[in-house]
Amino acid sequence: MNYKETLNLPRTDFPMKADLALRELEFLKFWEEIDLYKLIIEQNKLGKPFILHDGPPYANGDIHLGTTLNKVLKDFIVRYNILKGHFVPFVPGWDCHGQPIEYEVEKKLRIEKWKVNQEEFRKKCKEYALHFVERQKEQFKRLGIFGDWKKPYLTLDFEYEATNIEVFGELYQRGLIYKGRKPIYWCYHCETALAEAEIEYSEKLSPSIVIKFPLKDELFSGSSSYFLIWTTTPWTLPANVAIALHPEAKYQAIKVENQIFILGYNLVDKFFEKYEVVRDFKGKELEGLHCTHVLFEEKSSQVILADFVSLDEGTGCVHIAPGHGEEDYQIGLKYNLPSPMPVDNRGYFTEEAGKFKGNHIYKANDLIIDDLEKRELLVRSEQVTHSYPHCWRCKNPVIFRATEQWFISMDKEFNLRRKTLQAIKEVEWIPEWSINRITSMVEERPDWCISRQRSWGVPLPIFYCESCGKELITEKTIAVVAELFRKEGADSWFRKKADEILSFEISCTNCGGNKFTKETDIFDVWFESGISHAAVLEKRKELSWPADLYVEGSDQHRGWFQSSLLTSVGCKNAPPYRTVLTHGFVVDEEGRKMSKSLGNVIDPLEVIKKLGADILRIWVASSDFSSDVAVSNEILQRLVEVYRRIRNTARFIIGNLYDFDLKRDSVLYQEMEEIDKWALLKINRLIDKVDNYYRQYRFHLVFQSINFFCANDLSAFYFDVLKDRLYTTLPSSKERRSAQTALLEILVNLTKILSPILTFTCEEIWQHLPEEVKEGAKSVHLSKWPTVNSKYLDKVIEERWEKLLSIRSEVLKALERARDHGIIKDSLEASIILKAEGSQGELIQDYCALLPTIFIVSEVNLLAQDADFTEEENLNKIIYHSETLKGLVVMVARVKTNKCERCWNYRKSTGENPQYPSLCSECIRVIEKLDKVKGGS
RNA sequence: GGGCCUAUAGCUCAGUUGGUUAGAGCGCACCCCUGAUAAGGGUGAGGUCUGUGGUUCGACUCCACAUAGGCCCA
Repeated sequence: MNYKETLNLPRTDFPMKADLALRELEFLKFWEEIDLYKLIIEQNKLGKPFILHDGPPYANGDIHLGTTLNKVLKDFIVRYNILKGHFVPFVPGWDCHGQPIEYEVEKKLRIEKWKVNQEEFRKKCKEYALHFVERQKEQFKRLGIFGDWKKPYLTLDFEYEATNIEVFGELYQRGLIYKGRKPIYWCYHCETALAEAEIEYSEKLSPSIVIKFPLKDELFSGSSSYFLIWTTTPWTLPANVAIALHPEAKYQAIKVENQIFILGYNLVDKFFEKYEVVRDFKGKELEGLHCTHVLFEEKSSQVILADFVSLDEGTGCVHIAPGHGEEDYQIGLKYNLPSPMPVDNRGYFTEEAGKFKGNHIYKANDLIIDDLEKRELLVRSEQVTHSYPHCWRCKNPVIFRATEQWFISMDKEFNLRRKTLQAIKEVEWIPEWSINRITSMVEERPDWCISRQRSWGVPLPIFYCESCGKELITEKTIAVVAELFRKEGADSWFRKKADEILSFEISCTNCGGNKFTKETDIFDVWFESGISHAAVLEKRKELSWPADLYVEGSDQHRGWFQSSLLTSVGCKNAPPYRTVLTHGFVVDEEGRKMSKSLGNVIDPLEVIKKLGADILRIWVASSDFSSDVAVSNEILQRLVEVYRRIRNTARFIIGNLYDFDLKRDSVLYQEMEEIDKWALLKINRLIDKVDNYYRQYRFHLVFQSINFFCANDLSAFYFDVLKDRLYTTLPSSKERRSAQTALLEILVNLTKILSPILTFTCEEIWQHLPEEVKEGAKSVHLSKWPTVNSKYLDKVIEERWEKLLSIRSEVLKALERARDHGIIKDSLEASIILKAEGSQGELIQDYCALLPTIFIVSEVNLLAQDADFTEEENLNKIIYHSETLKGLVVMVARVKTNKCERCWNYRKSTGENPQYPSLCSECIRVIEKLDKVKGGS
C-alpha cells in the first residue's frame, strides 16, 4: 500500500527556479501599474521625513557597476526608511551639462563647433544628454531602484538653471566672487581655451637652454653668484617672477673661474667637470634671496620653495612664470607673486614683454636666446625632442596662458574656508576617516575657478560696460537673468543681445556708460551640481533643506560633497547635509580597478540579463562598501548559490502553508510547541539585530545575519526537525498548526526585513502570502517593518535550546562515525544512548522524549548515572566521547525495531496492528482519523 | 612624489576594551537522503591573520617601516 498520499507534503506553485531575468520584468510592470511610488509617498506622508539627496550621475553612456553600487546602496537606505514608516521622497537627478558631452557631440555628429551656431550646437548637446537620461533611467528602474522617475531633476531644467544665477548672485553679494587670472590650455591658432580632453600629446622639437640668474644679494663676497635654471620654453622667460627650489633638497654652491653657481647637489657633475665646492645648502636656507631678471635688468626674480621641484632633471632650480603653468600659478598664489601675461590671444608678445613686443612667441625664442647670449647669461643651448601638448583640432602646439577667470574666494573677508571647516564639524561623516579627508582637502584647496570657456552649460550672468570694460553685476541684473532662465532657459542668453536682456534703465557704476556686452564664459559643472541643494532640496515642495543624507563614492570628497558644501556655506553659513556616507570603488577580485585594458570589466546590464537584478543587489549587500568592493564572475556565481538558499527557504515555508488558514488554524503562543516558540524567538532576535545593522548602514551584516538564519537556524535545524511533524501528523493537528503558525510569522517577517535588498524576490514571496498577514499591503514595499514581540524573547527557552543544539551537534558527529562504520545510513536507523552529568544530564532527562525529534533519530535513552558503557569491541555500536561538551558520551547503535512505512521512524509499535502490518501506532491513529474525515464528507 | 584608505581560509565577511586550540556562510572532498528533489542533511579538509621589526608576561588586535592595491592630488 502506498501511504505517501496520506502525508501532508508541501504544495506550491512558487517555482524553485528563479528565472529572475524574466520574472523581475513582471514585478516592474506590476509596480508601474499600481504606481507604487505614489502609493508609498501617499501612505507615509505623515511619517517623519527622511531626505536622501541623490547626487547626479553624468548623463553620458550607460550605467556601470560604480553607478549600480551607488544607487543600490541608496535604495537599501530609502527602502528601509520607508518600511520604518518615514516619509522618503527620493528624487533622482542627472548632471546634463559639461565638456564631455560637448566633446561627444562634436565627435559623434562630426560637426565642427565653430561652423554651427551656438544655439544649434547646444540643441544637439541637449538631445544627447536627454537621450542618456532616458537610457540610464530605464537601467536604474531595471535595477529596482525606488524613486520619482517621472519627475527627476535635471541640471538643464529651466528652474535649475535659474538657481545657478541666484546662487551666484548671493555669493557675489556676500563678496565671495572675484575676477582673477589663471593659466589654462590655450591654442593661439584657434584662439580658444582648450579642455584637458582636447589635448593630444605628440613629439615636438624645442630649444633646451640652461641660463644663469645673477644673484642680487651678497652671499659670497668677491665673486658674482648665479642660480642655474633649465627651460625648454624660453618664450616664457619674460613672465618669470621667481626661481623655485625644493625645501629639503641639498644644493651646492660651486666656484668655476671666479663665478659661483648654485644648483642641485647631485646635478653638479652633469654641468661641470672642474670646480671648487664653496658651500652646501638646504633649499630652505635660500628662500627669500633675489636675482636680477635675466631679460629685464630693472626687474627681479625671487627665490621661493616648492615641493614639486624635482632634482632628477634640469638643475634643481626651476624658473617660475605663474602665467604659464599650473604649478607655477599655484605656488605664485602661495607667495602672492604677480602673474604677468605678456602673450595675447594669437600668441604674440604684448607691451608687457618690452623689447620683445610684437613678436610671435616661437619666433621670440631665438630672439631671447640671442639676447641671453649677448649678455653672457646663456650657459648651454641645444635642441630637444619631447612629448608636448598639441591642439586636437589644428595640431599646433598649445601654450599655457593665464586668462581672466571668475573665482570663489576661500579666504577673503567672508572667510569661506574657515566657515566651511567649522561646518564640516557639524556633519556626521561615515566612515570616521571621511572627516579627515574632507577637512584636509578644504584646508588646502585653492580658490575655486568657476568659469569655463565652453558652450554647453549655464552662462555666468555678467555684463561688461562697452566703454570702460567694468563688469556689471547687481541685484537687479541677477534677478532679471534668473527670471529669464526660469522662463526660457539658459539658451536665451545666447539668443538675446545684452540690451534685450537689460530692458530697463541701467548704467555702468564706473563710467556711467549704458552699452553692455555679455560674458561668454559658462559655469564649471561642479558649480552646477554643487547647487543642487538649492535647486532641488529647497525648491521641490516634497523635499526640504538640509538633506539628512548624501551617499557617494569617496572621490566626491573633492567633487560633489565639497562643491555642495562650499556653495551652501557660502549662501547659508551651514552645510547642506546632516550626514555624509562614503563608499569605495568597484574593483576586480585582485583589487585592481576595472579597465578595458585589463579586461576585467563586468557590465551590470549583462549581469541583469543573465542572472537578474536581485543578484546584483545581493552583491552590493554582501560587500563591505566602506572600502573597495570586489566583483568577478566567481563572486557573482557564489552569490547565486546564496540566493538559491534563501529562495528555497521561502519556498519550503510557502509549500507547507498550503492548507493553513490564519484565522481558523493559528495557535496561541502559549499553546505552541516549545521548538516553535524557539523559532519565533530566533526570528525576533534577528529582526532586532538586522534593524540595528540597517540603521548603521552595515548592510553586509544585515545580509550575513539573514543568510546565517536561513541556512543554519532554519534549513539545517528547524525545517529538518519540523518535516516529520508537518508531513505525518493529522493536517489539522495542533502540533502541525503550531508549526505552521510559526512558519508563517517567520516568513512574513523575513520577507519584510529582506525586501530592501531582494526587492523583486520579496515581492514574489509576498504575492504568495495569505492576505490576512499583509495588513492590506498589496506590495511588500507597502508593508511595515515588523515590531519585535517581547513576549517571544523568552530567555529560559533561549538558553535551554542553545544547550540542546550544542548537544545535537555532538550527536551528529557520533552519527557520522556510525555511518562511516556502516552501522547506520539514514539517521532514523539510529538508536542513541547518552551519558551526561550534572545540569547537562538533567536537561537531557527533561527533554528525553523530544530528543529523537531534535536529533532526527528513532530512539534516545539516557544512561543511568552510575552505569557505564562497556567499551568492548563491537561492530554494532559506536561510542563517542565529546571533546567540546565535558562528560558527554554518545552511543550509537542500530535500532532493533521496524521501520514504519509511512513516517519512516523505527518504532516498537510498527506491525503490532495486523490490519496495518507496516505502520506504527501513531500513523495508524492518523490514518483512521483521515478515513473518518473522508468517509464523513 | 603627497594626503586618505584597504589587506583574516578558494570567495564574501565576523573577530567585543590586546588574554585559551582565530569563527560563519558559500565553494571544495567524502557520506546520507530521495516525502524542500535541477532540492535537503551530515562530517571534514582549508588560515606563518600581506611581510619585517618593535612595545608587552602575552599581538589578528597597539606602534614603525615595507609590499600590493584603491581614491584624490601633484
